[in-house]
Amino acid sequence: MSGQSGAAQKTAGLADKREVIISSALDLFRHYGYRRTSMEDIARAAAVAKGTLYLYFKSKDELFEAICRTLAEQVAEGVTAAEALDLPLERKLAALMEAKLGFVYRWILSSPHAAELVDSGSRLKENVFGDVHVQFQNAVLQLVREGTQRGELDPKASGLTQEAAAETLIAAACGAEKAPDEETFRRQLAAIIKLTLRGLRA
Amino acid sequence: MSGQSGAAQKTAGLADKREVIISSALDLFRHYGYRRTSMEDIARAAAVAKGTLYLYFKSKDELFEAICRTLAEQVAEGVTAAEALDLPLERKLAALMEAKLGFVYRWILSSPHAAELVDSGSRLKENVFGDVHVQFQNAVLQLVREGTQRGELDPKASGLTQEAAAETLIAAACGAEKAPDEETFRRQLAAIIKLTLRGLRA
Amino acid sequence: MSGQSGAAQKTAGLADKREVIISSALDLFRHYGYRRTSMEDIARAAAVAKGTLYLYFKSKDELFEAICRTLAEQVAEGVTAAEALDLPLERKLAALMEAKLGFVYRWILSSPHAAELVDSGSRLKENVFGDVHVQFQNAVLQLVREGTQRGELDPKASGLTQEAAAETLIAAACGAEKAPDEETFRRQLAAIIKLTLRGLRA
Amino acid sequence: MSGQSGAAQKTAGLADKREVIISSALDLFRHYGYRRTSMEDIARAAAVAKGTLYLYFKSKDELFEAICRTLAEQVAEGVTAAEALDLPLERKLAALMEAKLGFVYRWILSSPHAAELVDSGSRLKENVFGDVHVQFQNAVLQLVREGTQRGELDPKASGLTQEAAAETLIAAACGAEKAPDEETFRRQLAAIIKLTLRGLRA
DNA sequence: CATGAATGAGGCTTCATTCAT
DNA sequence: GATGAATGAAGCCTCATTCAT
Repeated sequence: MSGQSGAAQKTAGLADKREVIISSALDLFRHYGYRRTSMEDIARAAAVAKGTLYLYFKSKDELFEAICRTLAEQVAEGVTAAEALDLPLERKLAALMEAKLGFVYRWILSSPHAAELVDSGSRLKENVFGDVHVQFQNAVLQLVREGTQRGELDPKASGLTQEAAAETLIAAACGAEKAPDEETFRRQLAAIIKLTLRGLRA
Repeated sequence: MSGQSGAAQKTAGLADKREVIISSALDLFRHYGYRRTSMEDIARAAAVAKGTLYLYFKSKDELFEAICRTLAEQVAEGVTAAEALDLPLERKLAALMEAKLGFVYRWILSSPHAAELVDSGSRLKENVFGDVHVQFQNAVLQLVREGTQRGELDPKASGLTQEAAAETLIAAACGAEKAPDEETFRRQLAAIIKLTLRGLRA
Repeated sequence: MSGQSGAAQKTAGLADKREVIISSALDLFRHYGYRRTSMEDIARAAAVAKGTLYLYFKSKDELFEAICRTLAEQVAEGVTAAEALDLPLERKLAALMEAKLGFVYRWILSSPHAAELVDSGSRLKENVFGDVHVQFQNAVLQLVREGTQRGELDPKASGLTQEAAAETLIAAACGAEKAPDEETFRRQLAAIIKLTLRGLRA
Repeated sequence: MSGQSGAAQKTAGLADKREVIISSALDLFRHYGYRRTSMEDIARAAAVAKGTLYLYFKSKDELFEAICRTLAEQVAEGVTAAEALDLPLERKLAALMEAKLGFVYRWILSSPHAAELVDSGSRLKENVFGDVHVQFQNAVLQLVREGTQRGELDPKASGLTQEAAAETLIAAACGAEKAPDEETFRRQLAAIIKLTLRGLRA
């Protein structure tokens, strides 16, 4: 942003309006929930007229879906990046968890209003977040497999298959999403990972 | 109904009406969410007139709060009962978790619309579920303390205080609430408890 | 209305509200057209709140349909009454035409906005006015048949079947519906009937 | 298009754009009605930008008026041509009627949405179609006069003045405009003329 | 001239709440 | 206490029109 010329900024202004709307709406949805946020509110927050919203999104639901898609993309990028890291088991698992459950993703899914996601878009959750979730599951499963092969992990000792172990790691980590703030989230996530991994170790 | 006297029926009728409303509303809220459930719907489901709802509850929000309070009470009873059990560590922890996270509580908090709980009552969650949550936290903490004293657990080995260990156990278990069905919930809860406890064991 | 007691009036008041709305809406639709008449306008004219309209009609379209149905019923009654009359050919035909094309029916179908009927309700015209139109066609056809049998009419002399003769009588009479006012309508209708019948006479 | 010079193309292009808009809008109005046709639709159909419409027409209403004026001109030409024909009474009357009520005119006035003409322009009908209607009335009246003078017609026998006879002929013929298709229209118009003329004959 | 992004008034509908019976 | 007709604020969306480029 800093190095752009005036002309570039202007050009960006038009293209960015969509993103300004998305970002304003995301804020409002997170703070007040889908239903309590009116299109009027969003328009005011984005500093555009009500009708302008409909130039970029066919309906309130579609705006919401666009927000989710944007977030899902960011999450997918994060997960992909985490997958590429060359780290020891626990740190890599932490990186994956953080990428999937972390900041942006948790914004929407753990916000008090995230449940409305399913409300408005019906099977939206599946459609929008399904892909990245599968990618994430596979990555964790892969980690468990490698750890088991290396003899670092021993799921059977806890009576779990490799698949069940991965599922349990994920489920437990999800508990951190209830944390009230970013810091608590990170601390709990780390502790959960440490404990569950310890439980899986050979 | 058959054996009751007329007076009893009347009394019961009046007392029951409040509960009929609560129970009808709970069903609807769980199925359709707070916002999508109209007072009209509730009245119809409870077989009373719309105006009657306002004889028992000052507003829709207050009705919702009453529902939550009812649920919180049930959970508190379950937790208290679990606390009284004399069981080995893991089984007692499982009983506590089940009581707190289980059936009814999960019905509302993990239903697709449970997040609206916070929506309508704002700080309702704190107010209504705060007490039982504290009770629950203390019960788990107590369990950790006992386990540590007995030498069964060793939080320090994982770099955790007893308080942090209890917090982590709870957080991890909460992840099971995302399970799509009762059975999955129980299986995941059990696995999470097993793994985290194993991680805490001396 | 005149002989009713106060209580009866009160009772009627509730039942009548539907009719007050219909009648207010009919006036507005006729004067300003379907689209230019807002539900707000109708509510104001009927002296009720906007929401009240929706207690009686599910939507604006349904209100419009109800109006049409009301009118169609009135027309059907008029046609049935005209059919029962024992009059000479021309006067009976005039009575039929007047019943079908006359006052109320013309209000809606020839009002500058009647065409919107088809607009809003799609195939509403067929559904709502179809029955009475068929009844009317049959009545005219019957008249032509009787006249022909009695030797009073001779469609063949004009190269028309009895059916075509009836169709033409109706079509020609419809031209009167364009009249700007009631009086002109009646005068033109009478003249058209006289001329076309004369043209059919033996 | 191919043989035109660049200059001519440009000139034609500019002049044509107005007509392209009118013709595109006419199509849309006829198919979907005035209100259901948005300026956006018209712009798209005419392959110009929305703003361009306002370079040629001050408003949607004015565009509509321009369309009507165009149609009225075409009708006037047709009536004038029919007036010049040297034909026997019935055929000339038929030609006049066809010119006035026929193809283009009926397109707009009998289309399901033609009534909206009055809607948007209020007294537009009078203003735009008034002149040609007077011309038409005079032409028919002239025909009646000539026929009466020649002894071919005898309005008085039906109790009509010459003026009333002309008015009735026109009114009756208008009934054909309700015909659902071109063919029915022509058949009904012919039958109506035949019958009414027969009724006027000496 | 031409464009099309932006505007904002206005329309339909829902629903929590009230109140006369 | 019980009723349910009535209310009216508030929400989503459309579209004729404008104006900076």
